Amino acid sequence: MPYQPLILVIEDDERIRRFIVAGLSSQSYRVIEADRAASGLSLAGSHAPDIILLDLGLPDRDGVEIIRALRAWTQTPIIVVSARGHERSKVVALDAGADDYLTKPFGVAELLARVRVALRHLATKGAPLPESGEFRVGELVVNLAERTVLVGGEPVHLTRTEYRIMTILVRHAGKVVTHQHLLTEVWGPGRSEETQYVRVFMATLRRKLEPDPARPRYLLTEVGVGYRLLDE
Amino acid sequence: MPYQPLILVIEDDERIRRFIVAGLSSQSYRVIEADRAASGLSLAGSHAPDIILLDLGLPDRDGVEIIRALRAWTQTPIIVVSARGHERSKVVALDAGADDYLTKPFGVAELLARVRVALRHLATKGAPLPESGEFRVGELVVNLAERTVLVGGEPVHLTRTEYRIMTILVRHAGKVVTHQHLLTEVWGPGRSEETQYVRVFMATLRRKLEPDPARPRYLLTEVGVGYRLLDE
DNA sequence: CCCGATCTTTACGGGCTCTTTATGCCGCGT
DNA sequence: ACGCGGCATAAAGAGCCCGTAAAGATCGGG
Repeated sequence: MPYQPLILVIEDDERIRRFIVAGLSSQSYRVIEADRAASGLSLAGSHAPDIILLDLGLPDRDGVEIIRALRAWTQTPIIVVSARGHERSKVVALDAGADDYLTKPFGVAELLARVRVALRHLATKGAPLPESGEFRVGELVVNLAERTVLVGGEPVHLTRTEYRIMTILVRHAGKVVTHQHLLTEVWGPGRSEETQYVRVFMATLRRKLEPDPARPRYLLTEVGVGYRLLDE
Repeated sequence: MPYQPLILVIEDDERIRRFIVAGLSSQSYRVIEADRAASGLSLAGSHAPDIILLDLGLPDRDGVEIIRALRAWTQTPIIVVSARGHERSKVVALDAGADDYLTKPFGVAELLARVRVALRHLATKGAPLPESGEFRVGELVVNLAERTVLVGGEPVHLTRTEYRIMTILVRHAGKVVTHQHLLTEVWGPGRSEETQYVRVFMATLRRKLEPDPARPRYLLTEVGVGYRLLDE
């Protein structure tokens, strides 16, 4: 099940709030609601929503102040929803740190589109998952996202072809990769006879990655078939 | 002398274009203009503006198509300026990749405020350190929010293209950035063969940022692949 | 319109990488 | 013991990629 973004709606007018929440829920976003600035700020802190929809006309605190209070500690996108359409309010809110400003009345389709924009920004901004695309065996670490290879924590420089071969072995870790497969994958079709290429590069890989290149621990030979990267 | 963002205005109605350009220039933004989709896309590729203001009602091409054509290769913020206020147009444009949508008539103050929002996004986009917006490695400090680069505490002047390359490297700090990626991101599509451009600019960057340009400590070469900014 | 800054383009030397050849090893079957 | 097939390693030459300089083109500010 995919991750469903959490959206905080701070709006005192119950009719409008229901209208907004209904629209968001129909897209299966998760929603939390507040009808006052105080509870809204509290929820923002405790639930760390992905997006905040904020009405500027709350009874207990000025809207711009709320934006500033939020921006003091979070970068979460803030979409302002306001009855006041004066240009002055828009400028002040946007400069205070709001990311968008919708004037009532507005359609739910537009609201949802602007929510998607905010989510898009969030996606390109957030740090990617750190553990993704990392392979480990013994002292050896291959990070496909960064294109780095470490041995005992020290980075090892691999040439283009060496790295290419490593990626193939990593993707098939634990399984045998045939000479054929490596040759066509790296050198394209038509060179599938040159098994010597593979031997040469496996030798350099072992020299760079193995503690004792003559007695490989990770890059294993499968005689008559191909090679295998040990997967623990 | 602070860096002045470059803004591309694509708008066929001369009166409105002058109105917009006047507003932007008054904030000492640098502005380039186009009155057709064709010239607009061309300028986007050749000048790599920081923000694009796009009128949807151009005579030579559909507005949404223009957005898609831009989004095929760049993440530059696009603010749509349109006479059509129908919700349907807004949703389509925003979903095609636009970041904001203003309906005419609009005030210049609001336009400027929304430009500032886009610039803010630009500064924090993809930054590995969202809090400070600052990247550090050794004596090198890159501040994306302020557009400053320091070496040993001393500010270093980078040209527009040099800085652009630095921002890309910073956003991918630790990872390899391919020639391809740098070329399309900086020079637009269609120049992805000119790897020499990249080499020339990496040389100047190293001359400006490295203690010993011949033996790079931060701006590392990945032969046959691209470059990597050391991340520690 | 001029001048300086910046970008584009060309040229070239040097180093890295890949390819290719050569040699020796090991295991196995005869 | 010998030959053979498959494998490992070294080493050298060729070619490609990279770094750097510098000239020409273009941009932009005054």
